[in-house]
Amino acid sequence: MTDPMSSTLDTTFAALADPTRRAILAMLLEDDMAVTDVAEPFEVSLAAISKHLGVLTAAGLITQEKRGRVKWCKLEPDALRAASVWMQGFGQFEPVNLDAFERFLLAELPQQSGDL
Amino acid sequence: MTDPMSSTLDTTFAALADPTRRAILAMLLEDDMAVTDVAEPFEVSLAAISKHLGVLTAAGLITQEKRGRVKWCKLEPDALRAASVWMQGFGQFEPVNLDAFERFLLAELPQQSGDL
DNA sequence: CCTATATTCAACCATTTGGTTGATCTTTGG
DNA sequence: CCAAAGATCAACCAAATGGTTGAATATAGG
Repeated sequence: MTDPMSSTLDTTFAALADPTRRAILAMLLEDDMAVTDVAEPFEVSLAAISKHLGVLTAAGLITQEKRGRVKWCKLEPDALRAASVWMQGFGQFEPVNLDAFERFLLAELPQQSGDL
Repeated sequence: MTDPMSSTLDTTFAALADPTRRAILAMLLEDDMAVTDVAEPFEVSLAAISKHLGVLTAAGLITQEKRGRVKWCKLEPDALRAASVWMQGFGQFEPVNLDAFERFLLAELPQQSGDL
């Protein structure tokens, strides 16, 4: 019997391995967004972003709900739990420094300013 | 100025996205191992494992030191820190349940018994 | 109703990935 | 010295990935 969690970790980590997708997750940490608005800061096509959102959805990291002609994307942070547990087992990393985390997120976001 | 940490997260998460590589990391949690011994429980070729070890080394998740004709592989858990920090920012997951973690590891390892 | 908006689909392309096999290189040990 | 052991290299292959463009499908609104 192969562990079902293994394939979950596969898809979770694979989804996180792309900088565009991580930036999308960081944006959704702020608020739910429509697909078009998610795509706006990026330089790739809307279709490419649509694919990225498909990957994130397949990994359970976001959910998408269609209201009218707009499809809203919502972060599902719980989907990170299994991966987090797996990683934590390799060492008790010091409690998260939120300043450092914010710098990560800002660095990940495309373009300029800083008020994410 | 593109963030250098972003590419680190790329390679870290990509390295973790493969079940064989995660199983290798779990094995190295026990002890340092020679390449041949790492390969032993898997059904793929030695060359395939050698490639996996190359990916893990490139990601900084392990180091390899050659002593004589044997190349020893050593886990470098600190390489997980950046990825862990990034993930933790999406929610404070409850403190790690070590029993659950052990179950993860066992499930990830190839084949039978259970005394990892 | 008809057009513009929101999103996906389909076909395609280049690159990467995980695997193979067979040859190669280095080191050990009898 | 030389055969066997440890590990990588090289060439190859199939499948997956991230991107493109252009057509298709809903839905909203004037």
